[in-house]
Amino acid sequence: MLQTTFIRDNRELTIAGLTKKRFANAESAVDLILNLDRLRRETQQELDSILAQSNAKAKEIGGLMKQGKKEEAEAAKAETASLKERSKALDEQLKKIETELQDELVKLPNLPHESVPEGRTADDNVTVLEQGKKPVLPEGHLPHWELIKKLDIIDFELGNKISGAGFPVYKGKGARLQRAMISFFLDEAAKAGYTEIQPPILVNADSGFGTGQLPDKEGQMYHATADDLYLIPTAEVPITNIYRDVILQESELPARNAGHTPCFRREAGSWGAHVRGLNRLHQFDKVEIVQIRRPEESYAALDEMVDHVKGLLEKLELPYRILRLCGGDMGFTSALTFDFEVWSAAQERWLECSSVSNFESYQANRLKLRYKVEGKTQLLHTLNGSALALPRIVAALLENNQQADGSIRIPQALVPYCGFDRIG
RNA sequence: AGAGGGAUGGCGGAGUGGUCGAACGCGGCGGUCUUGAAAACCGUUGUAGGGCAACCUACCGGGGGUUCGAAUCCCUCUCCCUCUGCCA
Repeated sequence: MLQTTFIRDNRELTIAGLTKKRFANAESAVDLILNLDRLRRETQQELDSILAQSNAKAKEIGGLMKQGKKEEAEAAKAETASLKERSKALDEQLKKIETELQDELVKLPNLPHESVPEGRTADDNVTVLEQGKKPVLPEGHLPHWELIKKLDIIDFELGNKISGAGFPVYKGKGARLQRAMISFFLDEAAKAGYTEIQPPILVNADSGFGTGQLPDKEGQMYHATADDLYLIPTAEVPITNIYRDVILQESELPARNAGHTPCFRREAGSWGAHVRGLNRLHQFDKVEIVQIRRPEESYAALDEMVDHVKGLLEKLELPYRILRLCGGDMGFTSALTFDFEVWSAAQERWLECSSVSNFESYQANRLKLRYKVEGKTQLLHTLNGSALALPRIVAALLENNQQADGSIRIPQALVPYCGFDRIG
């Protein structure tokens, strides 16, 4: 959530930023907020002065009672009636205005960083790096959804029976490969200074709001209505919400946390031709890295996180590219996002496998995540990134590493974790 | 799930209708003392909104009510603890 004080002082900048993010009617939305903000302050000033008068009267009455001047006290009491009536009306008005202001404010996405390219769709994203050699596949190579069936390592039909579409069952070496990758990613994160976290995977609405999934993406999350809890779409939600309503000491910064969780996404209405096999699932595993940083160092932290993800893909020997997302394709809460895409050799497509973002103070303002600097409290910056999401990595690994004999070669870095160097 | 008890500032813990944003202790910060440190002593130490400022306002788990006035009384919700039951 943007800060009203910022919008107040930077009207033009806000409108320009929103427009870059392809937010419709930026100008009228901003002016509506500015009007509500002015009204809020006026109303509060009036209410405060009425309350100050009431308080003074109450003290006066208290003093008179103590001195036993009953009649004078009763007379003073009579004078409070109109003040009370007025303050009650103003209070209701103020609450209404505040609610309205909050509702409007929450609709505004984060403003993009100046380095974010103009653009509307994924086609306008800018490739900043392409790394690794695309493999030449052997004769008779298969897409991953055929490979997993042939090798009997991931079973969609079984998942379909147990749960439904998009909930695969990992079996044998398929399950072991999953576990190996999770361990590998967590170990790499630990080496990079991240503290390992095992968070809850059901969260309350306050947490959903804190990181920005609510109210914007309500329909994308599974909702356990009996207890009003949401299944997390990413570990970002519980891990970042550790810091909700927190004022950190300087000594606690920077904070680096990493965690593995299953992630649940309803993906309502996003199923099509390109979502076969592991390309899109309702449940998948992911290791997420999260940082809490001082504002002035958050972009250095973003680079650090990008380097970390690069390192993972290189150790997995997978060709990848990095995109700087354009204004129109970025997430609602992000100020700058780099997407990582891994090359899927049989599909001959790039698959998104990580998204690394700086949210600046947008989430922190919702979370009330601050720190003390020279005696003053100030909002911190939050960042997160996938390191990495498993299914598309598995898809690429299976396809890219398939051998002429139909077996799959496991990259060196994973062999100690798997306990085998090939599947099939 | 049933019965009872509880929720106060960074922590512990007073406060049962008026000058309480809240005693006291611990911790933190600043200072005196000291070669330095400790101890001792003195001072200071919550968050948010508004105002150029003096300052005003709100907040004692959340919400609502009674009252001129609520941390204190009433209602309600949430959470925690103890005992009983159940359970991985």
